[in-house]
Amino acid sequence: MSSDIRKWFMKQHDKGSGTASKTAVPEKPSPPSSEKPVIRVDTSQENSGRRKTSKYFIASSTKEASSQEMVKEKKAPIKTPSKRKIQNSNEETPDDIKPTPIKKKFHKVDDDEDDFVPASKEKKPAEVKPTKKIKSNSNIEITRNSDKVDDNLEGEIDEKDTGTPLKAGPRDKGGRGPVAVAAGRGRGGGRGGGRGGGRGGYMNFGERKDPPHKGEKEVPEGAPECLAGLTFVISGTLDSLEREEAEDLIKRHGGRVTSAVSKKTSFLLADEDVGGRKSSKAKELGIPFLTEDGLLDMIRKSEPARSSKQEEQKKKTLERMNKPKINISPHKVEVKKDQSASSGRKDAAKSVKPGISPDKRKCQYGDHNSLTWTEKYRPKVPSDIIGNQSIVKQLHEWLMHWNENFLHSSSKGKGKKQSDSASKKAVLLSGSPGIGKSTSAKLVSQMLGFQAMEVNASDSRGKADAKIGKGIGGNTSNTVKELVSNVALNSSMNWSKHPKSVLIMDEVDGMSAGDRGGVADLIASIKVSKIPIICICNDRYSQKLKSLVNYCLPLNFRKPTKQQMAKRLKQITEAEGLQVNEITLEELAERVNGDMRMAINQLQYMSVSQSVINYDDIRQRLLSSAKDEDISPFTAVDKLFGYNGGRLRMDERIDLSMSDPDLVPLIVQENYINYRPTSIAKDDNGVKRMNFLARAAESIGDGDIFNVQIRRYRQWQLSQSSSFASCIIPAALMHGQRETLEPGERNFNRFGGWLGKNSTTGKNLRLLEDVHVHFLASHEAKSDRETLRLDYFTLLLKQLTDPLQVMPKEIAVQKVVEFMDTYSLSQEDFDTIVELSKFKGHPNPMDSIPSAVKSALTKAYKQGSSSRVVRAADMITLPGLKKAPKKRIAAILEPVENGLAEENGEALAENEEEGSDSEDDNDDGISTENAERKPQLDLLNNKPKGIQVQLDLKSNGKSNMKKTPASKSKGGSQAAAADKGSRKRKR
DNA sequence: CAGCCTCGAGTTCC
DNA sequence: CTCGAGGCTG
Repeated sequence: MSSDIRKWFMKQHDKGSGTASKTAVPEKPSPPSSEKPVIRVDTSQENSGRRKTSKYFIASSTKEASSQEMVKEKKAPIKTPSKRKIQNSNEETPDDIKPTPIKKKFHKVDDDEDDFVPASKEKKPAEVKPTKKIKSNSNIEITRNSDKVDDNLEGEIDEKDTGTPLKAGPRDKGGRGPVAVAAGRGRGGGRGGGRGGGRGGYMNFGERKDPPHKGEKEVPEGAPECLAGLTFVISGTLDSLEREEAEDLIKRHGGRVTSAVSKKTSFLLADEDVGGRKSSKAKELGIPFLTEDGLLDMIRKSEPARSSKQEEQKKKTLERMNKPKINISPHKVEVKKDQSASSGRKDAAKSVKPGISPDKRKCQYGDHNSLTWTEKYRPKVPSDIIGNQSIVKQLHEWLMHWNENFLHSSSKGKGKKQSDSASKKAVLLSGSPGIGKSTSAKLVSQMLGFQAMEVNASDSRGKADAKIGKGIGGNTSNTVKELVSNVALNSSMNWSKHPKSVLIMDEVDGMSAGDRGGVADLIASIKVSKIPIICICNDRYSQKLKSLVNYCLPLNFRKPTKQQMAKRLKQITEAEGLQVNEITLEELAERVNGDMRMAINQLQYMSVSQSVINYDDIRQRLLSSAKDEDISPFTAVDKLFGYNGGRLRMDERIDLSMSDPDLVPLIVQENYINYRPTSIAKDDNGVKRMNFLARAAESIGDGDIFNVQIRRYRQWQLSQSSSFASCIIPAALMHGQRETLEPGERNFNRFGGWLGKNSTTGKNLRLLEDVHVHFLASHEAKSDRETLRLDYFTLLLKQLTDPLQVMPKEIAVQKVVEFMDTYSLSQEDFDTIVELSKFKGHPNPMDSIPSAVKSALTKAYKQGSSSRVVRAADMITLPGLKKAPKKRIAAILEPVENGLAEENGEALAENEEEGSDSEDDNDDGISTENAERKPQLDLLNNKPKGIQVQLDLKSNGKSNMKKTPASKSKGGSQAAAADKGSRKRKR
């Protein structure tokens, strides 16, 4: 760290302090909500002075010899919020605050800075801090410019600035990225930073950056409720806290954090003026800005004594929360039922509210503690279900109209049903677990007077059983069958009429775990069923259920919002006499991922040991259970690249990418091009995107290098770097909305192309080998496989398809068949040739051929096949293998009757030979048959046959041989000789 | 009590 | 950006 810069900075700082007096700091940290403190109100240009830096960064800046001019150039807008803040606190805040800024900074300063740290400690904090700032500033401008592409506040100045130090820019960027990452994850970052720095800065995440002073500030402990009633919106990068940390902090102190700025927002928490929507909107709405330091101060100040006002407010809110009593009391149900079923639940709740007294509630719930809360507070009426009311309504409607739609019209109205796609015969409820799918199904059917037959499909496995037939009881699936079909039979009988039944199939996706049979069976049941069927599954897009959704009315349950859940949880906790903060409940709701059941269980569990639950309890308890969902490589990539990909924490990203370290990179590599990065907000000509793409590609390439090191030299410790380079960085760069690059492409992550290609390569090789063998067997040419593919295929394709396109059908077909026979190509070979000759942009020659011609060709070839004798190595069976049954051969021979009259010319001579061979091998019956057909056979086989084989074209693989090896070997040489002769003739 | 407004969360997949 | 939920007001 060069001392002149430091000196310069001091000077600079003194200058700056004069201008900084504009901002005001609130006297009180957390004022009552009525008068919002203006922590920082400035919309002026100086906002653009950013305080984005880190110690690493500084080091790099000096190393990089960022020029003095550059620094100087930047000095004008140096003032940064935090600096002002500190100064202000010096002037205006009591002493107890002062130490913190000092302390917070130098926890882990680099070694080379240590020498001056103690000295500066004695000075005013303001003087210390800027040291960093100045440098950072010079860098920041550069960094930011590329980091924050959509920053419209970024003025011409910035443009110019970046322009000048062109060389420094990218490097800084690069240096910064890895470092930031490393800092975020803990240790081991330094070296990575060096490398990344050298690599041209692909590590720019294009999204939230790490706080410059991460972990350097001491997080204060304030009064638990000191932020109650305040709503915060976090924007941009804070000084020392990760966004999550800040959120946590606020929530722990009773504050609320939302994602969007609205009128309810109390503060916009931002350390810098990110020129984004949030801050502009905040300005519009007059919402005060709050820096991180401001927030910390607020919390700190609250500690000694909470302001009475807050208490009051808190109490008020508590009271407010108390008022809406439990919705679930039987009372309410009654009332609810009185009203028409369709009436909204809002009014019902409202009308009931006053009627319920606390005591009532108590005796309602207090009596039997044996019941688990999940049971106790299970919704009793459909409208009790949290969230998804519209879905419940749809379900209700569907069920209500089911009978008229399907039962009445069952005799006449099948057509109507099919035409009316809206009325499917079944519904498919989908959504993550615990959000009330089965509850809704049950409640709705109960409410409509249906008798619910609940079947958990996962324990009724076995399609075989289902096949046994209807009416065999004992097994669930059979019961289902019985139920469905019996009702069908008895639809007019009393049993099914009066207590209407509904079948609820739970966990449909579990049902078909092994095979698709379960679902197929279910579909069959749906088709037949005379009772409504409600299917429930967890994810609708599972492959297994693909066929099912066609028959179902899909209803997608969403996670209830955390507010909704918190509300209900609040009721429960109150009923149970549990003291829980509302924010805490929201957090709980979030942590359990919308799973009401789990939330309640957790609550009950915690209630055993404590009667007051606060934020940290939830945090600790549920921290580990955060990820329980198993993720496939696909979902992992989805998440990484999703529009929310930027919000993932680094460890989450690593978890995702490590979920399948082999597959995820492949999928990433296959799909990253398809994403339109959100970080390039407005990208007029796509240049930025291209840049990002290039960087992503480069990173993927690096990942490959890592991978080689890992695999070849067993450097397993590199695996994290590998997944970093090959997954996380590309994802960080490119995450955004997926778009299709070609019309008609499914907008879905493709499977890793490599694997697919690998397997198609294998397959194609096999196919090619088949062709090759046949080709060689024709003795028309001897080439190796590659030559065949490269030199012959084009011609073969031409020969095979051109006639079909230009010549009259009959002749063409005949010609092609002839050609195929000449080269002893089977029809599969034909397909292979067409397939392997396909190239993008080249028209498939088969496309222009009328299907009539195609079928004629097939037919002709098949006809020929019965008599065709193909000599091919893959046609030979070993003696041990059984011969084809006679019947089959007969059948094959059968249709030969009327084909190929024309071809007859040449090969008579060989026929004798062939015939005799065949006869030798075959049973008598066949031989006679063969003998009868001989003339035709001859016509077909204009080549001499060494190995003579009846080829069943339809099933080449299992085609039956009628040839012993002996005869083959004997015939082989003959065939070769004769073949040549005939060929020549033919040509 | 019904419609409008505002807030907040979610956003794909045939 | 769009949709649902909830709250407010005429």
